[in-house]
Amino acid sequence: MSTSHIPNTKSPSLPEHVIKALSIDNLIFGLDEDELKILLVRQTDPMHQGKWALPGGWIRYDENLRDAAYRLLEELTGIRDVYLEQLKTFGRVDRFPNERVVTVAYYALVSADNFSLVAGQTAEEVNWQSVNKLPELVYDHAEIIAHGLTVLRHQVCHQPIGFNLLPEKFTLLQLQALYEAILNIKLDKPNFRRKIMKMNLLSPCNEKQQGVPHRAANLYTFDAAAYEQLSQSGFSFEI
Amino acid sequence: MSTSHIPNTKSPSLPEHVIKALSIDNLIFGLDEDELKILLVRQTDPMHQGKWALPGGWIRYDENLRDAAYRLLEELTGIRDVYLEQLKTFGRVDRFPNERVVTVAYYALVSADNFSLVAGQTAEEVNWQSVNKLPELVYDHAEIIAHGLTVLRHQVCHQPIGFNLLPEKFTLLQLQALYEAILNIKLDKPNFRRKIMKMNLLSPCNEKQQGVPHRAANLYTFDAAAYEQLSQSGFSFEI
DNA sequence: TATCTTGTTGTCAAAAAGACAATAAGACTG
DNA sequence: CAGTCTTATTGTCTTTTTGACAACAAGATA
Repeated sequence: MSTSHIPNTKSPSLPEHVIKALSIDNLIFGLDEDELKILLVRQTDPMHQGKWALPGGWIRYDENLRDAAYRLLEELTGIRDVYLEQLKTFGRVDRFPNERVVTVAYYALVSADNFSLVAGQTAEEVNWQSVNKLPELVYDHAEIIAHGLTVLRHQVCHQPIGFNLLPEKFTLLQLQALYEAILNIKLDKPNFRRKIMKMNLLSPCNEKQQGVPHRAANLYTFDAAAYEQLSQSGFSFEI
Repeated sequence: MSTSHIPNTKSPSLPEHVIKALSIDNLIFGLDEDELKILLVRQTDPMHQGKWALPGGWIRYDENLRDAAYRLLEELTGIRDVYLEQLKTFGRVDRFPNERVVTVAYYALVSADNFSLVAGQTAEEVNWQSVNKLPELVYDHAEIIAHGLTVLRHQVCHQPIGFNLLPEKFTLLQLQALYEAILNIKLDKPNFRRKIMKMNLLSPCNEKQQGVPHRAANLYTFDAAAYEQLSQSGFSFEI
């Protein structure tokens, strides 16, 4: 939660078209030169006293949860076109001051340098901060981030979220290098290629990479539709 | 959601001490004689027109989410002492009639015959129903159950949670029947035996089952200590 | 042309998974 | 007690997957 509105019927600052007591918070993890970072905002709201927060806010009455997450993320940080997945809902009675506010957390894993940050709305500052040295955070956001990290580190092996860290079109070696970096292991190139290709999740672009001082590799895109279809018929991604 | 209260400020039937627009629903999966079932309730509320629902209801202002889930489960079904894990939050704009209601779903996997069901509060009937032939359900509860099944079936393949449903000492065929029921598939007896035994997670009791009208099978126990040790050295459970 | 780098395909043996036959141990029947 | 029924357990064979690594291809560069 990161708006300055208090979900209180006595507060005139709360727009009538949002759901009181229910908010969204986004955890955007970004890999930036081998360091895992998370996107944080600082509020104009003086009640936060300079603390940092996850980019989030209120859900509108006529808005699906994920739509609200996308809207808030773009409004506050300028980031769009990332795939947000629901993480967990946090609702400890005393997590928010004075009022009872439950928040639905969404998360994404992206390549930090692919996005230009534009602080908007109630956010006066936005930037990437290393998950290893986080600043002081509002409410229970530190707890939410800790949980998000646990889930992220587990999920990266069982779901193709690593693809989000690559450009739209990528080579098989880029994909392999990514998993080698995340999992901190060495993989066999031919065998990795075979394993990935047999999943039928990559579509060849029929293009080659440009400007490399050696034979250019074929470019592929991740076929999200194929993944949806396969995972619904029992397929499970494993690296 | 399964109470008769409509979260509408115009409705005098909504107690003031609950959070409007936010509810809990519990998915209690139970294994009953090798069949996977789910606990459903039927409401006294005539607006449901005899449809079945997940046991759930409103969250109180001064109540943590999981506490609300435990309270509602006991109030409506008499079940207590199960471990509830948060599944997901469902908030589609039109999932609930007339009003916007977001629901937080919790789930558990239990042995169905360990519990006696007592319909209470707004529930006029409670029972276990096979997940393979569900009755007509209120709101988006069919969707919630479908998601819960997906998560359950994924979890059960990657973590040895299924062992909790068996008695302390069990036969390999009991274990196999359990996985066949949850995954809704048929497994080959010799191959299943080999796969399980190679994990070194079962300790033979050097006892045989009693009172069966055929050759008695050997009994085994799940070696939790061995599992801890193996999983810390990189082993990952897979069925 | 030679050679360097990376891409891509091929090969082969070991391991695992899957299908199914065969045998074993009891209990029950006539 | 022989025969038969049911499930337990072991064995065997084939197919698939994995892992290690050789071989060749395509450009770029010297």
